[in-house]
Amino acid sequence: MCGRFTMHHGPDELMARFDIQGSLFEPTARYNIAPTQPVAAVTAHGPRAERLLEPLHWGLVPFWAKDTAIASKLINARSETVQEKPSFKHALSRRRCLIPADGFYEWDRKTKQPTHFRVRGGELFAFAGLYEEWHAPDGSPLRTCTVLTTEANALVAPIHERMPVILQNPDDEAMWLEVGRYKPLDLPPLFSPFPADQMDAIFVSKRVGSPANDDAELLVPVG
DNA sequence: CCAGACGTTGTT
DNA sequence: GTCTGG
DNA sequence: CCAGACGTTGTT
DNA sequence: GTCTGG
Repeated sequence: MCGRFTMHHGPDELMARFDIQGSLFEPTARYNIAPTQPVAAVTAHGPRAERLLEPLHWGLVPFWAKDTAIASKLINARSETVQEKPSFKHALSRRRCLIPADGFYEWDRKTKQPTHFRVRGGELFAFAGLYEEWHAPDGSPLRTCTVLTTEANALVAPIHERMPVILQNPDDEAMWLEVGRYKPLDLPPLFSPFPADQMDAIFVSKRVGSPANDDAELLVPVG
């Protein structure tokens, strides 16, 4: 699955890599992004699908939810079943987003040893994400998101059975964002696990366990 | 019809 | 053990 | 995902 | 809002 990730590339690289036209905030380098925190997300708007960088809180709150308690349970959506789940159905057809990242963490369930996985070369990539806008009783809006998951590839599998859906190239990213053109039934081809032979893995410090730790030292290899 | 859930992961 | 918060 | 809390009443 | 279970 995906319950923690990194995004330390700068705003300029981010804007260029994903062809983003506008921004609602300046993301800072992050080495330990945890559920409930704001993440940098790319959403598309209008007939020309103009791309906007905006902060979304990680943990989906469907628009019909009574309160936000459901958020921490909806940090991931299984790509195999996302189309049939009431919590995700609406967002899958209308509100898809890219969640830029440069790595993600998985924990060995027996030893608790955390591993950082990244695309070889440290490149930026995007998770397939969904988002929603929820309104509090007083009318104030809350924009939230979730990360799709798929089966683990051969690199991740020894650590964990699941991994995030990583879109494999800019064409796939465009397809994911074009909600008007591509419907839920067109999307499963995008859900294949990212190729293991294009990724690297390193063991990292158990300090990553606490979301309060968020510094570049977390990416220094250990063991 | 209404009431109640709506999720994933991992562990047993 | 289970839930909440980050 | 992990870390950390896990409760009520009444009083300040 | 929408689906499932009773």
